[in-house]
Amino acid sequence: MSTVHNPNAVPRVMRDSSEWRPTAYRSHTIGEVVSNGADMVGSEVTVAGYAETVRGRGGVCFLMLRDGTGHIQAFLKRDNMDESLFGSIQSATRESTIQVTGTVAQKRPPKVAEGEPVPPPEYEVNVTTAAVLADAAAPLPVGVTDDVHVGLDVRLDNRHLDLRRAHVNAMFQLRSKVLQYGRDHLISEGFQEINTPKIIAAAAEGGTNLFPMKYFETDAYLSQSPQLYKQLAVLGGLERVFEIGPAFRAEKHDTYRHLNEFISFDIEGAWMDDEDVMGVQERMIHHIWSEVVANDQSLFDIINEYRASQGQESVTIEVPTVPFPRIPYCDAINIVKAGGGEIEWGDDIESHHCDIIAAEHPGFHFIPRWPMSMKPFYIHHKEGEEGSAGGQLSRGFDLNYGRDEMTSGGQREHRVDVLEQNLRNMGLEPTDFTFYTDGFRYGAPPHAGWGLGVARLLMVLTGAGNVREVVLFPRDRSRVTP
RNA sequence: GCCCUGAUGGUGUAGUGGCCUAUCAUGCAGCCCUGUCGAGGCUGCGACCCGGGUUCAAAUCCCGGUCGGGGCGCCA
Repeated sequence: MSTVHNPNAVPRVMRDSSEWRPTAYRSHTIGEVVSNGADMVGSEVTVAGYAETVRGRGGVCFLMLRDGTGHIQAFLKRDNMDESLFGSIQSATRESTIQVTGTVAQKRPPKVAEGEPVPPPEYEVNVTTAAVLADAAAPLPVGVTDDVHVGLDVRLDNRHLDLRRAHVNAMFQLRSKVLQYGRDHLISEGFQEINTPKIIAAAAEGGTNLFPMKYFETDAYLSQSPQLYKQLAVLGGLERVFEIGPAFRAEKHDTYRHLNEFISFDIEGAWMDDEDVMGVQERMIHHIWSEVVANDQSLFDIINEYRASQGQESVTIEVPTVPFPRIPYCDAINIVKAGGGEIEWGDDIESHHCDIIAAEHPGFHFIPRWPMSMKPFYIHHKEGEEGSAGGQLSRGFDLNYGRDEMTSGGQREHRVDVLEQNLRNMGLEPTDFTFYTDGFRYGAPPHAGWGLGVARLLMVLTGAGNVREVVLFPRDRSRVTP
């Protein structure tokens, strides 16, 4: 039933490289030769890549070469080239880097069983000269083309090899695309990209633990959120800003969705409330999904081919409908209660509660209007907006996908006297926050924003079961290398 | 931090006190064949996490250590 190893199903082009210039080591990318083979027959090319397989121990040798754009067969004949050179290629180990020069030719078609369709023509390079650029040690700690399952820990220890695997490469291409489409969308809505400091003197939010560091002679910390700085940028009149940058949290969590260093996709906009920025968010996600569907299906084909080899279901991308459902906190509590969960108004909605909600709302959904007592001091509230049990509601919201929280956001408190009262209500001393509250003393626009976990979004999109899969070199409780 | 669980060749696995000089796949090495193409055929190589204990006998049971995995909490 599996077509995993049907060579006709193997995508030969991994990304578009039609605009790439020649480099010192190649005249063409492999992807270009694969795509334009018919027009290139007879022309001389130099390509370079990793040796995926080296077949043939006699007078001919088949070298499957892969670069970042695709793979192609190089055909070597002992009679056609320097004999010792031929020998060095023929005995090369898998994943060695090899450069070949030769002419493009149509491949002889493979033998197919009676009645089987003849595959479309493919092209190869008939090699006249070649060079091993760097030998790969054998055996490989992680097989690049093997179907054997490899544990995540081993993969991350050998990420440089793991990344050579087609589906892993595809995931990181998708990651880049998602950020690109997200940026494009925000820019189209008038947001501008900023960068805020990651070395800070004090906590931007209470609750989370900071990594301490020495800043020359002074105690400092790694930033756990751009929150306060992006607000200051908006107060300063930048109006609509976004940042894609690292955040650091010294929390000893150990789950599939937490890292101690993660990339946060943050926006903040002036003259906006929580509903306004929820709109920005759902439009952005809708745009990302739409663009991915329109442009990047081939990356999913690669991922799904691998998933099939592992007995996993295919991932499919469905563009979510806008607007996303809104399930206000009070309603969410009722859903959990009705579903048999033990929860009271004022309790946090925990993962097992989210499972109950996700049963009704499996996709993206906002949970707005959390109790003010559960939100940080900078979250805005409207006097008189009270929950079903009478407590003050806030204009803070979460975005979940199924059981997983993607985003936390809200309208911010722009009234400095309320801000200071919020601090006191939470047992904090306003004078410790003057670096922040001073920004509000000279006229502050009402504003709102959110922070989105990029890896969590990618996890949803790619079907990865762990954020570590979509983070190049993840930093978790026990991993700081490589 | 809490609960549960695991560690067997390079990788992934089988194994439940003696059938284990340990299974299978992949890999690696060599040979044969070959314009191959998931190449194929043959031969070989390579492992029970560390330390202690129980037992006639330990990959298997117990204790400690180390390192993983799952869940929870917290969060994005």
